[in-house]
Amino acid sequence: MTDAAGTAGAAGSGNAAGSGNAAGSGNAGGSGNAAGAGDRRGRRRAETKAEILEIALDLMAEEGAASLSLSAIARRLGIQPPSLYKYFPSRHAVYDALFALGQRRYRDVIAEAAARAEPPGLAQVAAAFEAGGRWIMDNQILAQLLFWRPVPGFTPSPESYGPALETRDLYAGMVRAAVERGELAPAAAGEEGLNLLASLITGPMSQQMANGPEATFDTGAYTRLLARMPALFAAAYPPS
Amino acid sequence: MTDAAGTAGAAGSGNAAGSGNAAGSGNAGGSGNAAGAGDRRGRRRAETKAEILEIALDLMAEEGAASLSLSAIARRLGIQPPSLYKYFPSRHAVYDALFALGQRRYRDVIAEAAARAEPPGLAQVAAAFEAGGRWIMDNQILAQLLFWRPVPGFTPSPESYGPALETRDLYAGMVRAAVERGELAPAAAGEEGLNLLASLITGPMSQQMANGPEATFDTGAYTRLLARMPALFAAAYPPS
DNA sequence: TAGCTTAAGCTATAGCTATTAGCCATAGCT
DNA sequence: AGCTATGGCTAATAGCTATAGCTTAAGCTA
Repeated sequence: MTDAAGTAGAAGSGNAAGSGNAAGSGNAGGSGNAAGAGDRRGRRRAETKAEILEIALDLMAEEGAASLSLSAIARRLGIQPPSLYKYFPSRHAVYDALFALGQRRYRDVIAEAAARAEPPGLAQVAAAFEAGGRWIMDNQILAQLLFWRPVPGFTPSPESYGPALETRDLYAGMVRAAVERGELAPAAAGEEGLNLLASLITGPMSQQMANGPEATFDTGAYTRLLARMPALFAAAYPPS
Repeated sequence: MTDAAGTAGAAGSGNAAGSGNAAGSGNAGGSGNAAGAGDRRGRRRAETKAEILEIALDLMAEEGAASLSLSAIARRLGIQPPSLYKYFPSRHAVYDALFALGQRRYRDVIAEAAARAEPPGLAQVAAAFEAGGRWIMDNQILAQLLFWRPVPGFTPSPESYGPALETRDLYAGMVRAAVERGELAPAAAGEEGLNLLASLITGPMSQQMANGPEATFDTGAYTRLLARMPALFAAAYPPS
């Protein structure tokens, strides 16, 4: 609970505005003051929403990603189940908010790793792969939601999917830099090249999560393979 | 029903004995005649079990892998839900039987492709990749169950997992042949090499199923990448 | 500061689900 | 021919999502 505050803090700060916009379809018909001066109500509402998502993450960690129950959330929050519908119109809406939250965090992790890495190009890709892999192993429940689609009828809304496209753009930028540095052939930055790059992360991470989810990034037999993937990608698109 | 006989036929013939052994834990305390002469009862029981699995597959195809409901199976079978428990002790047991069935079919597809391919070695790997990829796209629901673990509390029993190990052995044999032919370095046949090989299939297939499940093997942007994977694997383990 | 709006809780209810308990007929083994 | 146990049933429990409608009080607005 208390240590979940770390997670919650990140969720709250990084999410307060974003979640309000993304999931706040209920505001559409309001009296017009979406973000007026005295938005005390709006603030409390956003806080409660963040709290719900935080509890949802805890529960998913305990019970599995797909077996999230609104009743359990309500129980832990200390309200009756129907009251949750004042914040999210359905169970899928909760998943959608979690999906958006996860995509944003993942994008940020990739962006930060790429920004830190020197020089631009393949070294950035390697850094982003490692950072992404570590994040996935540390946030497996969220990662399942992002990359597996484990929840029966759930497909993310276009808004929630947005950050995923930005992540792809980030990788596209790194690959273009690698091409300019002569580390890769120009085709690497094309559609097919980026698809291949995505597959090279997804492969080991899928295997690791399906066959050894209790491992850490450093001990996993499959996560270990991630370090070799940039070289493999270069082998697929060798500079002329 | 009638056209499902194709599926059922395969399930029934390939499965009659296997399913009886795998899921037939109820026989353990019997009077001793497990497969005696007049096993009319046993036959009908196995038939009904196969029919249940066939209906389950249909329903999963319609509603999604994880949202399989015993009530729906019962409804379609024309019996009351509790009666299903005479055949499977729980919902998870149905999943386990489906998992075993899927693993056997996948193994058979890989084995057949490898057997057909000439010469032994990397050409077999390429053939197995393509055959496996096609099977996965044609049996996405089953594939999700095998490679994604989309069902909350479900983990396959060791018996059901057996064929997966045999599939890995099949690939190990192909890689050893490739090493002997001088197509790959010896390390390719080691633990790490086989893990990498598995990741190279899983990557594109995961991406395809998550981002473009309605594509076919031939039209999918990610399935297309499978053809390049044997060459990538060879790049990772070039012969000295 | 007074009043009104509306957000956010509640209970009750409907319609699902898996699973257990216990009853009974009859198919089919001996 | 007789017995057994298989395979069906109904009834009941506990849990789930979601909807409808009521009520209180928080907090915006004039």
